[in-house]
Amino acid sequence: MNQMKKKAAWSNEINLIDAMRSALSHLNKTEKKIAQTILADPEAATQKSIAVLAKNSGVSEPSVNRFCKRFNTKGFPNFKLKLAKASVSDIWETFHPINPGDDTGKYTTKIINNTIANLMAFKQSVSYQQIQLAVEALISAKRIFIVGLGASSATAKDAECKFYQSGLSACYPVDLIMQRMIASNYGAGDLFFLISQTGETKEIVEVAELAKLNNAPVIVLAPEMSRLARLATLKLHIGRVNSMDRLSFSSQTTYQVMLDILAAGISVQKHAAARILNKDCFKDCYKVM
Amino acid sequence: MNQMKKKAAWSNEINLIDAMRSALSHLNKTEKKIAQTILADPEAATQKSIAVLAKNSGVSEPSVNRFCKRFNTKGFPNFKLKLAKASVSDIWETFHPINPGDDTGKYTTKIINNTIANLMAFKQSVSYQQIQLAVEALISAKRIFIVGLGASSATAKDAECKFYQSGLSACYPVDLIMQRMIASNYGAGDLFFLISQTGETKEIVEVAELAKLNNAPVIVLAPEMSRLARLATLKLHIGRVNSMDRLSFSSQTTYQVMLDILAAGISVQKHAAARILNKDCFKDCYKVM
DNA sequence: CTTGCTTTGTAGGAAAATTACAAAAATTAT
DNA sequence: ATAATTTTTGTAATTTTCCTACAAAGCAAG
Repeated sequence: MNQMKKKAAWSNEINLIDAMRSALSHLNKTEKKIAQTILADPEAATQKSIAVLAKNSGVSEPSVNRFCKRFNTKGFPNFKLKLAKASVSDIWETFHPINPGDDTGKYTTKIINNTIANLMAFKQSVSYQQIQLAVEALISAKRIFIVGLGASSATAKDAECKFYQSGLSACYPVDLIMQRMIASNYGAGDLFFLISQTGETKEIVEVAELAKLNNAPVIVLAPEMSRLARLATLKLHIGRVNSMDRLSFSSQTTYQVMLDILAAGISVQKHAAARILNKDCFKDCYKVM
Repeated sequence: MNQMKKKAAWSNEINLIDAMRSALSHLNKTEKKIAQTILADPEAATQKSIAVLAKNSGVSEPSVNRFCKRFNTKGFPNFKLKLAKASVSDIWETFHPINPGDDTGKYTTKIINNTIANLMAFKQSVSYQQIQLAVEALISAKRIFIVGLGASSATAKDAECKFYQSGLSACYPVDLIMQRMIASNYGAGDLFFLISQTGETKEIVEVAELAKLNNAPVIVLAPEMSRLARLATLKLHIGRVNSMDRLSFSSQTTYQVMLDILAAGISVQKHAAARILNKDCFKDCYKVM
């Protein structure tokens, strides 16, 4: 019967900037004015006083204060604090496309930021269980055959190298015909590790099909819903990646990090820590002058 | 003759928490009390008022205010703001070693975090000018020869692929003898792009020497002070990377991002935006079933 | 011990933020 | 349409927070 009623809050989320963006359409006139002023330059908003922000937005001070409280903050100073935090992590959460007019500094930071953003997203979506299963499968395989075509050939080479370094018997046949020969003739005990950015390339799908005919387990590193992924015994995917255009190869970087994780898992799992953790264990491979 | 003298500031750095940690030993009694209170829980400090923080530290309010100004902030509120930002990014600035006892979730997040940390450091230390010069050199080269051995062979393959995609004439000879043949016989107008994690491997240093004999420009992607880097016409280095042990291949990931940056730079520079920015420009390469 | 300099604290004043309340706008019912 | 009610917004005063001027205490050199 008494004043138990309370205005609904616009967000409980982590990132205040995101919360404001998504609430924008549901806000009323005054609130929208404030939100737009802040979103135009969140960084700058953190430096302003409530009076200045109110003036900039064309509203009164208490309106700003009420606005803050509606976003689950104690008041204006607390709001600014959360906004500052959000403006830091926001850099990593929005994708910055590269424009033809960008100068060196601009496209450099954009690419690094985009890569970090993708890694953050990857961290959210990664399945520990699938990694665990992949690590176990890789360790117990007699031989591992790696296939990757086009841009993924570098990733495949990388995988071969990392599996070697973890003490596994890995092989990356470069030649397409070789790949088919292997896929048709090896089976029980062996494992195929197929890498594709698209998961739709005809030739690699064929390799997967051949391998399945011979009952060889197939680990696939490809987009989740792709043709190749559907053929997999075990799917490893890296979630949604920002932009696949030719100027941001970030998904490839994320694949590489996935390989790092698998290599680490293999080493940890094999309890071969003493041997593998030692940074000098491969020193004999490199002749220094 | 007048009050032109000013107390030396403790930092101009980006991360306030780091700055406080490193300044700690040089601070006097009162300042140290304040720093310790804040560092004990930076997150909590951002919520306190100057009065509370002063009381917690056992000092007076103006001492706290002066402390803030000595760290290049406008005052206490501004200090708290920067502190809040620092407490967000601080997570990525410490290196997490992988232990043999780590479970799947642990080593997975550690590797991702370490990679992100390295990329953040890279962003700080990267030289735009060197990238600019490298991009120009790559574009104007008649032919580009890429060499990388061991773990860097995957990076070399990656470079080859990315340069191709940017429309450059790149070649990565896998065979060591081939590499020497090319290095001895090509010179003016050509360019060598050498990649090495250590920068000390004998065989790649030899390639660099041969190339220099023929007056071919040599771009080197290797640690700054390495033997290989010293032979370079143009050095590209990625700054200090956390840990080179066998379980964190993060420097390789950073190299790959460097290649992404160069590829982007080439595309932007060539004003070939219309062709390269188009995500479908390579679709004919991939046959989809 | 005194002088001069640096560091720290006290107290008052300025700025910023919040609250209470009143006016205006919007909504609903008559 | 218009009055009543609710919601929203702004004004003004209060409270909190922060900063500055100045004085006291601590310290070092003469």
